Amino acid sequence: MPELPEVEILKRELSTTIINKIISSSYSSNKKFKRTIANISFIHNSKILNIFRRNKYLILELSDSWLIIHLGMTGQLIFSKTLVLDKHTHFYVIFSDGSSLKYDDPRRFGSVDLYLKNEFNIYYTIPLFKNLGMEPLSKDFKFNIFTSFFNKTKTIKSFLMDAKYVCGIGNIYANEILFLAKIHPTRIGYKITLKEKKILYKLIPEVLEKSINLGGSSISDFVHTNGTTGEMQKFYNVYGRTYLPCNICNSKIEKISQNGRSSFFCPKCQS
DNA sequence: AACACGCCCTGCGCGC
DNA sequence: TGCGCGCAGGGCGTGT
Repeated sequence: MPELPEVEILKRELSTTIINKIISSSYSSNKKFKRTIANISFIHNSKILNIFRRNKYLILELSDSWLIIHLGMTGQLIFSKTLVLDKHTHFYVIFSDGSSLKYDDPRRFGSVDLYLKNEFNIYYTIPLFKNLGMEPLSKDFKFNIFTSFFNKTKTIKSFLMDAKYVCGIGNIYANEILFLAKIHPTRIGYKITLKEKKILYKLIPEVLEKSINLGGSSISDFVHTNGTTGEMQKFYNVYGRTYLPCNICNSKIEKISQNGRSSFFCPKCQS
């Protein structure tokens, strides 16, 4: 479900709704997850101090710990005055004022991790964040570093989707960025020209920010913390548009499989 | 070492 | 209507 824009939206919303709230109780399911919470009793009486995003992870800074949430494909985070449990609610906290935050995830591809602050430095020692690359919306997104990554045999699409280079780009935005850059998804990285690298460098933050401004992409699962949907999906040029006419040249959009994921492209516009 | 692939799950839409 | 199949915004572990 979520790529960078969607997680960023959740971060911004939760920053206005749950900061300074005190957790009075919490629950986590015993269902099999990638990673489970070792001991949630730590977070009772904790205060929500701050909220961050790194890659597609949402980070809640609590009094003594970091609560790190990944939404996988189908995760949802819902904030409400009154808690309504879903069949797939795997985690929730109730705040001292009675409001609540719950995590629903039918496929359970997501994760909820807890790290103690006195044992882990958020960006340097938490394993999840050790091998991450640049944040494309930050000042650390530098052109010279970006270009240095291209001496690879990887295809441009798998490069864009690999968080150890640039964080937060998933299948939808990789496809959309490559369409706008007029680059075919199977092109090999070292064959990307300097001019194309400049275009990609400019487009990556542009596309992600456009999505944030439109409330993210809601194809089937993504909702805001209040349950509303985003609008970015209305502006797709290629994702999910197999056989539909290209918005630029009217050619039929094609779909292929790359690294087990679908790639969509215009055979005429992208080369 | 760097890459490709299968797999983890549930739910949905499609064709028969 | 009902079933089985393929497919889905991610990422990890395994094998080459």
